[in-house]
Amino acid sequence: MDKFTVARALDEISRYLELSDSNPFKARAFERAARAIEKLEDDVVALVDAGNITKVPGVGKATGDIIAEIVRTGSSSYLEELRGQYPSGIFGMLRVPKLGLKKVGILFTELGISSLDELEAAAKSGRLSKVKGFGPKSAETILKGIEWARKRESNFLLPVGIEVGEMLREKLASIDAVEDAEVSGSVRRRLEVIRNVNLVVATKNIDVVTDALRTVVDRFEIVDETTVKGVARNDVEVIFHLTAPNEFGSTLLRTTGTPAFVDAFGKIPKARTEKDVFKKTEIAYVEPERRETADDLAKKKRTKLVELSDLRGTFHVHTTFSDGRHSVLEMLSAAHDRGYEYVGLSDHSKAAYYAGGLSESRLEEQQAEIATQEKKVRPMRVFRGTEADILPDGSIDYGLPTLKKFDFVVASIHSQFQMGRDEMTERILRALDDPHVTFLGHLTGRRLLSREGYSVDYDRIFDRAAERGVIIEINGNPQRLDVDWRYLPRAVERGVVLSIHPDAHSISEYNALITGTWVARKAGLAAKQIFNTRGVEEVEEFLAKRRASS
DNA sequence: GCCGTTTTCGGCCCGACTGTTTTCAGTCG
Repeated sequence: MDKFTVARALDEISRYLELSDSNPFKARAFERAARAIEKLEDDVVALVDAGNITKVPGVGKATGDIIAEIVRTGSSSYLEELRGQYPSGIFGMLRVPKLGLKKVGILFTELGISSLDELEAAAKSGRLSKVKGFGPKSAETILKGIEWARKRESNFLLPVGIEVGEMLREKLASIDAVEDAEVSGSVRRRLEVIRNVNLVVATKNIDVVTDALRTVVDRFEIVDETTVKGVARNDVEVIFHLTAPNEFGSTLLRTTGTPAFVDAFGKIPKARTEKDVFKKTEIAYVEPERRETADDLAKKKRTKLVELSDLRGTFHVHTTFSDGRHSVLEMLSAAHDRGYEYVGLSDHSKAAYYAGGLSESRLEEQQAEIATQEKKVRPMRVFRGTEADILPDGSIDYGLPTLKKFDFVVASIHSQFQMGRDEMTERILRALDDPHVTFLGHLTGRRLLSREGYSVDYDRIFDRAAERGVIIEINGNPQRLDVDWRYLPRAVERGVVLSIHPDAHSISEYNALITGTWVARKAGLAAKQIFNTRGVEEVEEFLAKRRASS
């Protein structure tokens, strides 16, 4: 039993409580307890055994009993009871924007609605507008929201595609007649949002393999002699391209690139490997990430793309001091274990209340903790930073004496998203003018498949960043992948330096450095254009110089 | 439900926005 399982159960209780009309603070109390458990440094089971669980701030008698029950039996009878009161899948309605737990709860109690279909019917029939708090405008917004939610149902973030692809490759490996299998399509191109997972399967016996695929996916369907479709878990569409082993490379090439790339490539000769296809056609190899367009095919020289192993350190890492799930030491140790020469911790600034932003006094505590823990991860260098809010007027959260305490500042927007393009651009430009700002964090604030970013004038921002020497972050969080790779070449043209950051809120989120690197590769970037491919001395010198001039 | 105390009851993290109100509740960050 680990603390995250306990926290998840408490979160679920909290969500059910918010659905019902009881005291909203009760729901909050469970949520607070969940966060407290998540951030525990001690083992939750040990705490329960020692009778010390209620000593955790935010955990009282009632919650303590629930936690103890979960630890002992693996489940909570209170949670089971709550689950029994609502249809499963009721939280699916949360996918509709502007619908939160309160409204979902009201809709269920008043109209018995618990699914998108029922919601749609109620909105169309006018039944919805009869409920207190829902006017005609609500029905309209909800119908639009349902359409929006449905459209996104068939799209997935890249990591989902990677996982499904890996799982299918493993399954295929256990089929005797399969000689080779490889993921192609948008997943292989590392596109940030994918619609399906393509796999090329090499076999001498297409009929046998086709038949075997019936058990590998749901909704099995034969499209044509060499193409089979189906659906994997998570409802991801899967397309198998069956091919003879001596054409494996050709099919891989044909099904990896976009039509624009494949068309421009011209005639694809038969070959066992993809490398052989390139060799036979005397075309220099194009990395899969670069096969969105035909641009590279036309180029004489290929850029050597940055690789994950080129990264020698990172910035933009959160800890339990703000909204991270692991402690300073845990985050430092994880970076150390990954072999990084340096890591920059940056918890939220005080304006970000909702994310547990650090007041000046909490900041002092955090820096003291860093001073204690950094000794344990030597010789890795630990930089002290902050992810400071860019306030609506473009000024940076924290006053002058505080800003001087940092080795680096990631400046990001976390409020007033709906600002118009011009106003938003001015806001960011003003932030770039602040000499304390080292990095510009997640440029557009987008959340893939859930929220559009704010609109900005990229060119003006890139110009100013270049002029002021501010590094622009490539936020590698798979939900963000912000800046979009399509705009990065324009930054590079202007001499803007970029840096790949994980925006990690837990140890596992250091993996965002992988997705972040893919973004840089898709943009055609080389290691030298990425700040955190530099060694620790060079980085230290850069930060020191910048501090001195601010 | 939790917490803290001017200690067993009243408050609980903030602010903008929107649609629904006629003074506010819910959502979102």
